[in-house]
Order: sequence, then C-alpha cells, then structure tokens
Amino acid sequence: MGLREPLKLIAEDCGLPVALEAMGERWSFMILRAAFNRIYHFEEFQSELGIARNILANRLSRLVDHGILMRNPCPDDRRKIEYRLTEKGLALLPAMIALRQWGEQWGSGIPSTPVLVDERDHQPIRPVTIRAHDDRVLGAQDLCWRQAEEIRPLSMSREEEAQAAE
Amino acid sequence: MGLREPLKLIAEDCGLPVALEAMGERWSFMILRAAFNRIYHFEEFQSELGIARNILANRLSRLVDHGILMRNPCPDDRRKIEYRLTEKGLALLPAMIALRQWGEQWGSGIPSTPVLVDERDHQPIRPVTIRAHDDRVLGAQDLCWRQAEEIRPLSMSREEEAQAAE
DNA sequence: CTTGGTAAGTAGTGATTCGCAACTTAAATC
DNA sequence: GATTTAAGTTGCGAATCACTACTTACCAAG
Repeated sequence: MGLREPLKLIAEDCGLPVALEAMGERWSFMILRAAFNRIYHFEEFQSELGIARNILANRLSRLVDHGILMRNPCPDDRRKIEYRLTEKGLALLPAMIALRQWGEQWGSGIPSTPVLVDERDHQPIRPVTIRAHDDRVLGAQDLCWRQAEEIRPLSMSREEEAQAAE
Repeated sequence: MGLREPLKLIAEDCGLPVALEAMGERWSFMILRAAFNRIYHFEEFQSELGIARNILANRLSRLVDHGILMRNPCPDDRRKIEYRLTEKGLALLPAMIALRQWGEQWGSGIPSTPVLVDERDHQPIRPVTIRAHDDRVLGAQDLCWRQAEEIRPLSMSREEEAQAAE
C-alpha cells in the first residue's frame, strides 16, 4: 500500500526527517522561494510557478498547517487572501540559500543573475558554510557526533559566561 | 497528463530548481544523510532507512546520474558495490545541516542527541547563517537582488585584489 | 440589481510514482 | 554442488500529480 509512513518516525534522533516532513514535497521549496520574493496571493503563485491549482491549494494548506505560512484575509478585498511567511518560515532562509547556492555552483554552472546581495553595501553574500563555535569554517571531515552529556564548555567569553549564568 | 516538467525549466535565474531537480525527491536527503554517516552499501541503506528496494535502487541511480554519489564495485567482494559521496555530494553538507537545524529548532523541539560537534575541540557547531562579505550575519530583511553588472568591488584586501587580477 | 469579471479553491480524469512482496542474477561461502 | 548474500528487477494495488473544467464568493460597471 502506498500508505506512506511519516519520515520523522524513522530516525528521530535527527531534525532532518522533521524538516522533510514539512518541506520535502515537490513544490514546497519553490513556493517558499516565491514567498520570499514577495509573492503573496494564490493567483500570483499559480502564474509564477505554473503549478496545478489543486496541488497549489494543497501545498499552501500544508505549509499553513505546519506554521510556515500564515493565511490572512485581505481587509480591502475580501476575496483575496495573503499568504505570509511566519517566523518559522523565515527561519528556512539559510537552508534555501544553501540549496540555491549548491544548485548554482554544481548544476550546469549558470552564473545566475540576479545575484543576492547585502542591502547595506550591495556586495554579494558569502557561500553558506558550517562554522565552529569560534567561526572557523568546517568541512565534512571536521565533524563528528557526541552525546549531549559529553559536551563541556571550554574557554567561555565574558558575554557567553554571563549568558550561561542566567 | 502527469508528464512532469523538470523544475529547472521554470525559473532558470535561480539555482534552487536545479538543486530540487537532483535532491527534491522523497528519499534523496535521507539517503544523503546516511551516506554522510558512513552508510555505503545497498543493504545498509535499505535496513537503515526502511525504504522499498525498487525505490532505493531508483534513487541511488539518480544520485549517481547527477554526480552526487559514485558507484564503486568492491575489489574484495565483487557482489558488493560502494556508494560514496563525490565532491559535489559533499558540497550539500551545508544545505543538509541547515535543514536539520531548522527541523530541530522548529519541529516539536527535540533536543536532538547526539549532537554534531567540531572534531577538534568537541564543541557544538553554530547554527548555519547567511553572511555578508565581511562575515556579518544577515537576515531576510537585509537582502536584496542585484544584476551582476551592478556589483562593484569596494575595499578589497590584498589577497582578493591579487586573486581578481588573474 | 443584473451582468461580467476576478480570486480562491474543488472535482473529475488519466498518467506517474510509491510501497510492498516476490523473483532474479551473480558471486561468495559451506 | 547447495546455501547464503548483495544488488537489484518485476508485478500489482494504492496514493499522488497534473491538467482541465467547474464552483463559490466577492467586487465593479451599467
């Protein structure tokens, strides 16, 4: 039977299945990207993405159910509904940018214009990387797993000590 | 007809559709995660993930086709085949970690043990963030789009100037 | 207040994919 | 030679996807 088991039940030690449960379907990330690009209404999503209407309705509902989008009826035109990113939805930006940058760099090498830049000085953003607590950039070979109990704080800064003491 | 158009044809200005074309299917990220966790063989993936065998075979082939995994017959046991991450596959680590961290933080708030730590000092890694060229952390409101031509270098370091002059 | 148009969503219909189990092939092991 | 193991492949029913057409609620013009 195609009764698909939620992915999050498979490896609960990890947040990845939880994230995929919410965002792992075919159009979810494209809808999220559109929402970041100030697309707010059903018809806008539909014409922007070319997605089938029933699928779009289903995805938007799912994203709302997962608390990634919020559904606000427009006060000025009560036919219209605005889908807006919640805080939880906005928090997906690093994941989306990381995916996007990977696609740019490794997928058929498109220079990809327009470029995403820092609004303050209009310089391109850096590639998204894994960072150690002291901001060193880490690769896959620099990482390993530890139980939470094994982690011991070493050489806190003043700020961090003050924060930890709360 | 369900003849699904590749997502990358829809918005070519962006690497996201390209990334989703390769990694957007149901099990792809779970397989990638397993590969990062030193799962290399078909039967290991199968028992680790509980995925159907035909789907697993299909996904592994697709990931190999996309250059994310490489398929190496084992010299010692010629029945066995090792699926190993390529450089392109390893480059997905930031995207995967970003997704994982989002799932941890926003999905039912699991503390998530074991924790991913820096191998050098066994301290937990930082949350993945968007960074400006000078390493400032940026949020969604700090970003905007620019044409590549509009970007002008300002205040290069010696190294960057030397690199740009090549 | 009726007609036309727009926004959002639903229903119907095939094509495709998914999930499960059983089967196949080739190589290693007993 | 017989059995076991690794890596798939095949067949089938269920779920999902995509396309089109239809519906409902609302706004706007005449």
